[in-house]
Amino acid sequence: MAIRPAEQILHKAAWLYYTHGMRQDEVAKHLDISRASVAMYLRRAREMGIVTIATSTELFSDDVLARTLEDRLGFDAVWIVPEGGHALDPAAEMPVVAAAAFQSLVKKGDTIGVAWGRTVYHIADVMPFADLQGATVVQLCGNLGAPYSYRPDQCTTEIARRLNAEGINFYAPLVMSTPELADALRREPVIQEQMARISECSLVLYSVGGIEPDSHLVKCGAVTADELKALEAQGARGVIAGQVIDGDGQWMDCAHNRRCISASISSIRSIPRRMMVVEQMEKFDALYAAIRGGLVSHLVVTASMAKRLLERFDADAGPA
Amino acid sequence: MAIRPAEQILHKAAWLYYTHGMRQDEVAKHLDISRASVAMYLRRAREMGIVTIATSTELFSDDVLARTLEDRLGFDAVWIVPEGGHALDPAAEMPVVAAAAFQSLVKKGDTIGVAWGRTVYHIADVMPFADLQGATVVQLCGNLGAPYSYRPDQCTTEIARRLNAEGINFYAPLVMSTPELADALRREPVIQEQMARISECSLVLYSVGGIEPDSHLVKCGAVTADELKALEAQGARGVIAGQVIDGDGQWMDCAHNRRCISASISSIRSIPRRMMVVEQMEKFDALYAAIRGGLVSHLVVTASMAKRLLERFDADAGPA
DNA sequence: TCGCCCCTTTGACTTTTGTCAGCGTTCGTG
DNA sequence: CACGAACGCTGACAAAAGTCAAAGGGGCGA
Repeated sequence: MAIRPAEQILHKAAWLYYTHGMRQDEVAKHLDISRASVAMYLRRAREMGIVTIATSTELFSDDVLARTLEDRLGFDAVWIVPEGGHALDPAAEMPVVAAAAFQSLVKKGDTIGVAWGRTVYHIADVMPFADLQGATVVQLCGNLGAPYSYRPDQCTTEIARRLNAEGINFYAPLVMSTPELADALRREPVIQEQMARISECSLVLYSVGGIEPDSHLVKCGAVTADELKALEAQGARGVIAGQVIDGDGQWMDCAHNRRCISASISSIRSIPRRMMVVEQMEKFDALYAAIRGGLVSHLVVTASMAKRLLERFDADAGPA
Repeated sequence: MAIRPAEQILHKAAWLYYTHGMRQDEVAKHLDISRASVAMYLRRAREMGIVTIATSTELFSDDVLARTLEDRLGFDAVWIVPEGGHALDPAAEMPVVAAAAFQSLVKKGDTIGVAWGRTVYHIADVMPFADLQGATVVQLCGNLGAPYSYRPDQCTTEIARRLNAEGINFYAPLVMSTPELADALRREPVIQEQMARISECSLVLYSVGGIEPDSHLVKCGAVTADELKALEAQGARGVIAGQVIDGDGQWMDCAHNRRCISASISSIRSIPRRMMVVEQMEKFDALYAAIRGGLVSHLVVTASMAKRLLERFDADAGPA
C-alpha cells in the first residue's frame, strides 16, 4: 500500500503546485529538478487521480425541468442534458454529465454496483480519474460468453481503474441454458458472495435496456429477437442488469429471467442511491417502467426525455 | 436555490474548460465573450468552489510512522506532517494537511461538527472552497461572551462558507455563572435542538486544549489560571469543546464542566469519524488523554508528536 | 565489462494563460 | 433627464505552462 518511490515525487509536486499554489519553476527549485519535469509530473498526477479536478454539475441539475421532475416523480436528484440551441452534442455530453454527477455522489470506502451496456461503457470511458482508495466497484450481473464490445466486466474494471478502486467481477455467465442450471449456480458460494457484496452497495450506476428487436440483449446474443418479441407479448417493457421487467418495473417470472445470473431486481431496489442514465429516446417505455418499479433515485436524461416523462406522469396521474 | 444568471456563465465556462478540456480561447468563442473574461470567470469559479481541485493526502498518510500509529493505537487514519530536512514549515503545513484530509472525508449531505480554537481557526483559514450544498456544519460548543479572535461561531461560519454548506451556530454562552443556570439553559428547546443536531453528525473536526496556564480557555476568559490549576490538581489533563477531561479522556464532574454548555463528551465519542488536529507539542498530555478516551479516530500531528505518542503507548502497554 | 535498450530528464521553443489599464454600458441618484 | 459611480468587458502585453527532440543514465543480457 506504500507509495512507490517513483510516485512520491508526483505527490510532492502535485501538493506544492495545487495545494500550495506554487509556480512550476518554484516547485522545480524546491524538488531540485527541471521545470519540464515538474510539468510532466503534474500531468501524470492528474492522469493518475492524485490530483482531482471536479466541476459542479449544478448547471445541469439546476433547471426548472429538473426540479419539477424531482418534485413530481420523487427523485433525489435529476440532471438534464440540454439539446438544441448552441448546446454541445447531447449524445456526447450525457456520459460526461453522468460521470461528473456520479463522482459527486461517491466517497472513499463506498461500495458501488455497476451494470453493463453501451451507456455505462460510455460513462466509464469519460470518467475522470479519482483517488478513491478503499472503494469497491461490484459487477451487478453475469458475463456474456460471446465477445462483445460492451462487456459487463469491462465496465466494472474500467470504472474501478479510473477511481483507483477495487473492482470485483462477477464470475458467471449472464444466461444459463436451463433454469435448473441457473439455480444450481446461484447456490454456489462464489455467486452467493457476489450477491452479498451487491447487497452492501450504497450506490448503483446503470441504464435500462429497451426491448426493441435491435436491443442490446439481442445484439450480444443473450436472447434472440423472437424470444424478446415473445417476452414483450408477456408484458416485458425493459431490461435491468440482463433481466426483463414488466411495465410496473417488477421482475417477470419468465423463462429468460429464470435462466439469468444477476443481481435481483429487489436487491437493486434496496440500494440507497440508484443512478440511472438513459441516452436514447427509444428507451422511454423501459425507463418509465424502471421508474415505476422504484429503480431510479438519481436520473440523467435529455431535456426532451424529461419533458416526455413529465407528460406521461401527468397523463397517468391525472385520471387517477 | 436556482443559479443566479450571473453565475450561470461561470458554471458554463468552468464546465467547458475543466470538464471538456477546451482551451480558454475555445471557451471564449463558444460563449461569445473575450478570452480575458473567460480567464476571470474561471478564477471566480475556482474561488467559489464551482471547480474543486483536490490533491491526494497520501503523501502524509503513507508513512511508516502513520501506519504504525494506525495499527498500534487503532486509528482509522493518521496524517503525519514532516519536520526538518527541506520540508516546509510544519506549523504552516499542518492546517493545510488537515484541511485537505478533512475534505477527503466529507461528502454532500454530511453533517459535520466543528469545535473551536486556534488550530481549528487556522484550518478554516486555509480550507479550500468546495461545492457541498446540502451539507451542514454544526457548532459543538457555546460561545464566549468576550470578543476573542478564535470564536466558536467564527470557526463554524467560515468552514460552512468555504464548503458552500449550511452553518448552524450554537446560540448559548460556553460557560454560565452557575451549574443551575447551565442546567436550565440545557433544557431549553433551542439547545436541545442543537444537541440533537450534534448527535446526527457523521464527522467532527477539532483539536484538544492543554491545561497550561496560558491555555486557550484561560486566554479567552472562560476560566482563570488559578481555576485551571485547581482543576489540574483534580486530575484535569485536557480540554474538549470547552470542557475539561481527565487522563482517561472522561468528562470530569467538576464545577467548570457543570457550568459548560457544550456537546457532551459522550456524544462526541459516538460520532463515527472524529478528526483531531494537534499542532503544539505542549498538548501531548491532553492529546494522549483524548486518545485514551476514544475521542480520536483520525489524527493529524507532526512527526515528533507521532513518535512521542508511540513511545508513550509502548511504555504504557509494555508493563501491562 | 561492454553495449544495448528503455525510460527519465533537460533546454529551448511554442502555445496558452494571467493581468491590468482603459473603455463602454448600465443603473442609481440628484 | 443628465450626471456620476460602479461594474464588467476587452485588447495588448507579460508571465507561465506545455511540448519535443535530444542527451543522460541505469539495468540487464551477452
